[in-house]
Amino acid sequence: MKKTTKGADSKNKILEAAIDLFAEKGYRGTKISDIVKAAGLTQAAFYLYFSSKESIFQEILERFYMRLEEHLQAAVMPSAIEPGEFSMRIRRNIESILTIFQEHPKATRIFLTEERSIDEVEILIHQTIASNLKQHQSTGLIRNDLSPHMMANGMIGLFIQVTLKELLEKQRSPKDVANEITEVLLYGLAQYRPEGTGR
Amino acid sequence: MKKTTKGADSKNKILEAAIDLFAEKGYRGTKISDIVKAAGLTQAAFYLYFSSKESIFQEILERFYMRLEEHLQAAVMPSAIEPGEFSMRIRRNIESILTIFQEHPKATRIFLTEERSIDEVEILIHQTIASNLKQHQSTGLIRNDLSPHMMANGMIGLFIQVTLKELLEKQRSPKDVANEITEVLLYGLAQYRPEGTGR
Amino acid sequence: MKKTTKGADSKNKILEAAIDLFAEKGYRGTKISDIVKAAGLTQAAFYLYFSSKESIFQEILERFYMRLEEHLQAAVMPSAIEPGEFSMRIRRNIESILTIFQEHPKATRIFLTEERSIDEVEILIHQTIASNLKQHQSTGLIRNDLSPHMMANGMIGLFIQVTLKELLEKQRSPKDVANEITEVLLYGLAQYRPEGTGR
Amino acid sequence: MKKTTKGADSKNKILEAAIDLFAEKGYRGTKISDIVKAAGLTQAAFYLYFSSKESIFQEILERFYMRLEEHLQAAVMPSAIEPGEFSMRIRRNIESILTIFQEHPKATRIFLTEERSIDEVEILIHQTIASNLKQHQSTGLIRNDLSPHMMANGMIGLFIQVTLKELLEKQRSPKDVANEITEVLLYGLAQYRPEGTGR
DNA sequence: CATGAATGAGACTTCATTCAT
DNA sequence: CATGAATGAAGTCTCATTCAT
Repeated sequence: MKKTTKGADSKNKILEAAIDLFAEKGYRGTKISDIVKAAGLTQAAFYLYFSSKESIFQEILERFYMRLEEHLQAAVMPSAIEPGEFSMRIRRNIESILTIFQEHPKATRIFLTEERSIDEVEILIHQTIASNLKQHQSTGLIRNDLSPHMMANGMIGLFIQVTLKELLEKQRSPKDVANEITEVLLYGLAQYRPEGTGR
Repeated sequence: MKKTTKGADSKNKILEAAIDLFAEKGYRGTKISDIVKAAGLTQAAFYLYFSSKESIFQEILERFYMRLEEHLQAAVMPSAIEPGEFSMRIRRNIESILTIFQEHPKATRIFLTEERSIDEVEILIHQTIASNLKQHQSTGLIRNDLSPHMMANGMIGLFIQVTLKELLEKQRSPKDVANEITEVLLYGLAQYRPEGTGR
Repeated sequence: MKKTTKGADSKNKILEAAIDLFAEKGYRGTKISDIVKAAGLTQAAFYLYFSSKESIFQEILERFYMRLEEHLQAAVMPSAIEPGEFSMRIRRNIESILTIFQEHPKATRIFLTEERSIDEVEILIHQTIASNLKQHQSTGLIRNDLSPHMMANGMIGLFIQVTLKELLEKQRSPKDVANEITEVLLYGLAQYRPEGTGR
Repeated sequence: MKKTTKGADSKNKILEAAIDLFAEKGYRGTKISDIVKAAGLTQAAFYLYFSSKESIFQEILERFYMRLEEHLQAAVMPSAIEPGEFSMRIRRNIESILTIFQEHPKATRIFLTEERSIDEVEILIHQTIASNLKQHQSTGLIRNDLSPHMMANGMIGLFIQVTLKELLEKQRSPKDVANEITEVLLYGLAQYRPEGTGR
């Protein structure tokens, strides 16, 4: 074992234990004593690597965001896009995100579940989605009889729930889940669409 | 004023204070001392009416469920239903639920937000919705290329998020919100539906 | 025992225990657990009456300052004063302060010893003394070949030390100590004064 | 550079850092981790040179005492002394001590401020001064209507305070400060001395 | 019916000190 | 000679809960 490895090892052990516990019991339900116990260390060791309970929580989220952002670059939707490609791109973007989620299921659960985390980022995500929808309302790909904000909220809610239940709990493949999410989001549950009215 | 009024009054004061605080700060973030302070009583009084913090929380939820159930009787969807009526019935059912939610915004927030609460009931709701969907897959009203469970989860997530943001936060009318939810759920976000494939 | 007495009793017990311990071991050397042990209570009880360790410390000092101020009204020295009366007034003022000190020996020790306490007040006292001296330099009662600030500092230091050692430790009477302090302060240690030079 | 230089260097760095910090924040307010950080070393290195926090503190004081003692040899007052010379000798002795203090302001502050330090030595100093005063009460140079112990305490207090404020804080010259201390100590604050009584 | 007073158990955090390398 | 890593013991503060009145 290299010299420089040991400290980082311990820090990682603590981080992983913390991720597990935050995911399972939430921030408040998780005690530092539990974390270090799971990591095989003492309480004092915790403060060698993190300045507080809050700070390890933030570090976990930041690491998660970083990974997320890397993959989110690809998710940018060009403004000029053909109808035929549209659904495919969405499908791919969703799949790409779900793949990261699947690789970090615990962190994902924290991210999607813990109020302390989402609130800040959620607004950003919401705005991004809403303006995207608004744009494609003008390109004619998205129906324009509904409010973009409401649609964005609907998307987010649907996406969160399906991620938690289908991807993380049932452990279905990102591809499958992405397909179904895309289908439902774009075309809804109904077999047939009423003609004419309102679109 | 009846003899028994005073005690019931105090109990109600405590209950209402607790609903406010649980909604605002969550279960763990709410202290008994905060509740009784808001209710104008002492901590000891709390234990005259409730055996523990957990028990008042459950009582709040149960009261909420009761009100919910009364209105949910109407929401049962008959198995034979005409396509034209289908969307309207859903719309009405959703509106009826949102109306109760709107009348009890704090309790609704607790119910939809607090993990401790949903988990038990969520399964029940999920099953109800899923079997409903499954049934209408066979009547041909619901598309059958998607898993009922997944659709149910999507519905629930979308519904929760839109309720929280549009109904409770933006205070939009149950009718409007119900309309939009129904539209999105049934027909999706896309302006046009691809022909043929898979449905 | 009256109903309203018990709480105040406990608070006082804690206060007195704290005064004893702060005087003996200093602020940092005193643990809350020691204080409540001495008061016959548990740690949690401490926080019924004080919001923190720092706050009980401040409360002790404030109570002490209040008593001090009451008696310090009398200590104001009129500007026009006869030489014969001068030393007597100083003597009386010092005696009056020493009497309060004697009545609250523990609090006095905290006040005079603990850095956290004096620093704020010391500046005020210093200014008061210095301007008093300056004034009497012009009335001719105080020698004017020395800096008022330096004399003020000397007075304060002498006063503190003699209070601690002679009044509090040796338990000499305020009257005796006041006499000696006044004598030394005004006329110094030397038997004879050199004629002429420098005054 | 000698072989033994490196270790001694580190030890000195630690010592100096410790002196700075003890002077600034006091014994209890200073952490080993602060000391070694300021010295550019690790905590473990501290224990190569000192067995405990207490021990470095004592070592600092002892070094200070040693320097003090060297210069204090000169301060011994011969028993037979002429009145004219008396004040000058005191002046010189005080100046000589203040000069050492000025050369080691941090250590001086620790010595004069920290309770843990003074108590042991103070008694010695007190005794020396008191017996000196007693002696000169019999030679007639010191007034004999006051207790030598009380006078000694007064001297010490005055001396400490003036050293801290005038010498160390205002950075006045040892000579000036020594002059003023001597003047005040010997002849007091009053412009005129009352005739006759008691001396 | 209600309160004032108190507590047990535990949470987070700090710091001097040690040990293998 | 020096370090990185770890720890034991303690300290401050919080909170749900109890009990005598």
